[in-house]
Amino acid sequence: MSNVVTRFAPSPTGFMHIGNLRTALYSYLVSKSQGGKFILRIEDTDQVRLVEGATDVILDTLKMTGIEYDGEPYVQSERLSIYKEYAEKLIAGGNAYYCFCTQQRLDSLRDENGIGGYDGHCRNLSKDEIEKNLAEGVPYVIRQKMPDEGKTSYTDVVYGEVEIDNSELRDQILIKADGFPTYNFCHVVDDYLMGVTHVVRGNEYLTSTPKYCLLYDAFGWERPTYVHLPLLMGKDENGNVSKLSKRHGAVSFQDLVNDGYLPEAIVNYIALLGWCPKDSNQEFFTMDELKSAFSIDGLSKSPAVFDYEKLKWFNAEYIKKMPDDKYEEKALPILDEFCENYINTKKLASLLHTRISYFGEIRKSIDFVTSRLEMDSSFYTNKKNKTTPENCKEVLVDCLPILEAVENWDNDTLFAVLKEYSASKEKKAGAVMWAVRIAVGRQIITPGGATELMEVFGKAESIARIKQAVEELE
RNA sequence: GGCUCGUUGGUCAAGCGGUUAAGACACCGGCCUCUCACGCCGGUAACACCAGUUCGAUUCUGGUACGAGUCACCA
Repeated sequence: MSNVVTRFAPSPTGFMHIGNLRTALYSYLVSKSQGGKFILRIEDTDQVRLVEGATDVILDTLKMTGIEYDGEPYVQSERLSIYKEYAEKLIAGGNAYYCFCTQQRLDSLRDENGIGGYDGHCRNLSKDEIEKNLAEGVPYVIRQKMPDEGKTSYTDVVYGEVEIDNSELRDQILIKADGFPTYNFCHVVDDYLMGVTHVVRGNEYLTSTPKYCLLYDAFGWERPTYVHLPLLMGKDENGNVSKLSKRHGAVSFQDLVNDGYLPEAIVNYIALLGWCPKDSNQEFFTMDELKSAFSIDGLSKSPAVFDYEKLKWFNAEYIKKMPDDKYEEKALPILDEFCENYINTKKLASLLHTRISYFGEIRKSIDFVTSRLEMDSSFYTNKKNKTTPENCKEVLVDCLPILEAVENWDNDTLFAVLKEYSASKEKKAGAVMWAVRIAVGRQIITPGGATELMEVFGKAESIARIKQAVEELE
């Protein structure tokens, strides 16, 4: 057991963004690849944005993806007194101060772009003034006192040395007027108290990390190792990339699962967005394989665009690898919901097994089964098999009695019967199959051949469809 | 706008001074075939730009351009 401790610290927003999930995964892997500990901390200090049941979404997602946290999750709203205590220590040490500025005054400090700042107005209030305001119950926040000059730097494991001028740093708020701490403050206190050794988080914190370093310094605590992750991007229809968001499609884990993507496939794909194994081209990974293959130096610095096409490919591969019973467990309920009783859904499911990339696609590919589609006689024309509406009609008329005589209505029998017919008439088997397939399927491209389709439809419906086709060719 | 980070084919991405610059997705051909899909075989396609260091730069340094992030009583 190593002493590596990492954490995942989501705020309960009601859904798990795929970018957050990737952060959770990497944080988990940084720890577990070293045999360390991984803890979960719910950061619910924003009372305005609280969402009912949001924590369950986080818990469910972690469970489904196999990201297991150690111990019980911490909940920040239950730790308020701790933050207060540490904030007061900071004030006593001269590294933080009470600020009584009104929202109105703060707003007046913003520039034309809406970018705010703080002018340090309350930095040097006299002790009397502070006591007086406090006694009168004037609302206040607690701010961190930043150095006026100099630079603060730290070494990030993936980005290297990052240095910021202290003049860039604002006196950020540590405790809000409602008494709740800000992320900027409580995550530092918690990470220290919980023994977090590696802070793994998104790149958006890269430039604010010096502020947190200063907090560690003020408390006299050893700074953790920082592992910032490249951002996940999405691409819009114009080809512009930006932080992955809803306008790029389904971006929550739950959305993807509802569309019929498998959690293992999602995890496998996002593991590779920003990380690559050393000395190997392996791209299929189970969680256990990720744990042993992962290393921090395989992390990349540049942002990665989330590619739905590749996700689809991964998912299709995972579906193809599913054993029949597992596959049917997912596919059959969908088919049974939309198909009439006489449809052989088991057969239909097996035809679809190599043809879908996510389960939601099933619904889209069975219109020709759930109804008799509008069709055009031009469908019968096929150059390679030299078929025309005329000769197809001939074939169909010939085959009707032959098919009606078939007792064992399965693919092999049907294929043999039609093959025999084509031989007797000296026709290409392909030509016969084409005619029957179009008549039964009523669309040019079908998931499966003529005889497979007939097996799906069953004898009565197949023959009814062929009869209808013949009539339409009159 | 200030600051910070990034830049290898359309996308993911290997490479860590000398390579015909891997591999995967997508795309395009071919084979297989009862259409499609699966499978198999093959193909198109990249080091942002300019200097410098060096015998030699995709790899190191600087600048430019472009992109992204950040500058909240959100995390």
